[in-house]
Amino acid sequence: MDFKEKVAELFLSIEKEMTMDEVVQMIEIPPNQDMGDYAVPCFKFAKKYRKSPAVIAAGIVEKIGRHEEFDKIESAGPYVNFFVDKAHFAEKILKQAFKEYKKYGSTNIGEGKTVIVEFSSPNIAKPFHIGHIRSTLIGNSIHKIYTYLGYNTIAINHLGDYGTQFGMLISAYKKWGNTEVVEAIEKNPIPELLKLYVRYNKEIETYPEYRDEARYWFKELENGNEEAHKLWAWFREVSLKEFNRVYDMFGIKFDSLAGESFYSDKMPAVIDELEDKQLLKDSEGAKIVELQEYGLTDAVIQKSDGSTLYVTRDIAAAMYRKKSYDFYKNIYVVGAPQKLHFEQWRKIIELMGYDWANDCVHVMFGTVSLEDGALSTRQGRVVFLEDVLKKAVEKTAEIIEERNPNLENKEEVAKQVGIGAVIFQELFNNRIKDYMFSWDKTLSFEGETGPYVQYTYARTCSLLRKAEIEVDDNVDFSLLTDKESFNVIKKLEGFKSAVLVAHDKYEPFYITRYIVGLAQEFNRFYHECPIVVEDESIKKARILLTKIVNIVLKVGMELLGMESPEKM
RNA sequence: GCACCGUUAGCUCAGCUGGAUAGAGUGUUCGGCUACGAACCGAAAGGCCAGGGGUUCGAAUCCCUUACGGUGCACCA
Repeated sequence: MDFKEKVAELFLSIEKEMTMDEVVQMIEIPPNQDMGDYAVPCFKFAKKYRKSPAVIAAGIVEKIGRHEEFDKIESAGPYVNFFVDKAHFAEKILKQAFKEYKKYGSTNIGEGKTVIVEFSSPNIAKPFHIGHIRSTLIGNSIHKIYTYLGYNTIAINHLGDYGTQFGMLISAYKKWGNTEVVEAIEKNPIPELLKLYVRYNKEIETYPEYRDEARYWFKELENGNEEAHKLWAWFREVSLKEFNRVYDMFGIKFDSLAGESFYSDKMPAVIDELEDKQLLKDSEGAKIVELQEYGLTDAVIQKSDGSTLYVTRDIAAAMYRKKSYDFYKNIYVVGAPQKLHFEQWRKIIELMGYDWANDCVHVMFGTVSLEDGALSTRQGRVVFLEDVLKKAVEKTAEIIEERNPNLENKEEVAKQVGIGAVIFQELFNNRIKDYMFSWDKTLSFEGETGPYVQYTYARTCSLLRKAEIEVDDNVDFSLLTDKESFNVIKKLEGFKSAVLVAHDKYEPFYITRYIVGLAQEFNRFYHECPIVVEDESIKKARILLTKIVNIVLKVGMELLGMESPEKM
């Protein structure tokens, strides 16, 4: 039983009419250390007893009496404050953590459930830029969090590898694709393909018929024209090669690359089903589903030329996934601008009679902009993700050269730290907020940053090396009752709930905030309390604490997708 | 026009389903390495929680409203 439950139990023995849940709900953490560790406010009882909350609180304290788990229980105005017995507390938390080790933050809530996380999803033949960092890293972390909690997870990269833009690319290539262009594309795929795309778009202004040619070629692609398909496959392959460089740097792996093209042959069935269920209406030659009565705008399912759209594909994809994976949750890590689109197709699935529509979750996030305005591929306002990572690694390498020139495998560590800084930074705030990309911020490594946490981790590693003892949990816990040790232990207690909240809300930043907080508490402890000391029992106790912090920091960083070098 | 999201310290942001004096980091000023790693730690200064109503014993938090900023509104994805 944990201490919070004990508080609830004691309270329950006085207030017998309440349920355990109700009491647990009421328990708070006081804003200040010297107000205790847990508190129950008594305002709510004022009406019932027709006494002031302060009087009630005092009465409750008297009735509860003394218990070994708590140093003292006292009233402070309308609050009943519980002060845990620090040695008991330390023993309870550290023994549990030592026993559970890397599983300390986990539970088994995911057992037997399959969860799909769709994330990253860049467009083929377009730059992989700073705008893609969000879906990529948030999704990766959510995937890891769910895996940690025992879910069977499937990471899907829903590549943007289909659509009219490919008609344009094929058409452009057929017009201007000499050997020189082929070589350029092989060497430098994305920028060269992008050049073709931009040029084509520009020439459409002068030659409007190019638009039709693009449509024609996309239609040919859909119809299985061999030449079109070959070109498409080539564009896709060379683009993926570039994307994979970035995924490798981040250490991200996908279970499936089934993107838009994968579902191209699964659309007619969707249309048929919608037709059967009488959900389709004709409108100006297109087929739509009317959604206005649900507070949404109508959704076009099929264009007047017979080709399909984004919504149609996402419906097909969701149905396919339900059939193939029988998911418990189907999570889409996609930007907030697509909220309406997501609501539309989810509503359509619901109208089709599938109650699992509610298991599809849109995990949205705010937009990234640049200092000189919105991101714009066409206007050249792009920051490539790869460049961001490279610069972060370079900067780290410089710092290492300056502070720790004798470090072994410097390049490896520079990568881990530089990229870790980028990941940490991205996952530090609430997803929904928009932000402006800034080099200064990305390349700052002091304070609440990835390197700070990694540094603290490296520090724990160093201590564990220097201590030269076997760590075990057979220590004198009364030696860990000073303020700094206790604060670290209290922080450690919160790991599991940090992971759970991150899980419930699809918000990795709860973990980011948690580990930076733990690092802060540990650093305070470190500065106040010498760890590797003569006195064996003190050393053993403090080393145990250090070891648990070491484990939790490492697991925390793993959940964010960061690496944790032992020296830096 | 309609809808959704945001607004908290100079800057970047936390603040859980309402609860005790609104917190970090950064920047500024000051202090700490012959120490277990200074990518660290400590101290000071800095706030009408965008404005206005309401609900409540109690509101940064819930509701309404205004302002400002962002996003989306059928044949792009």
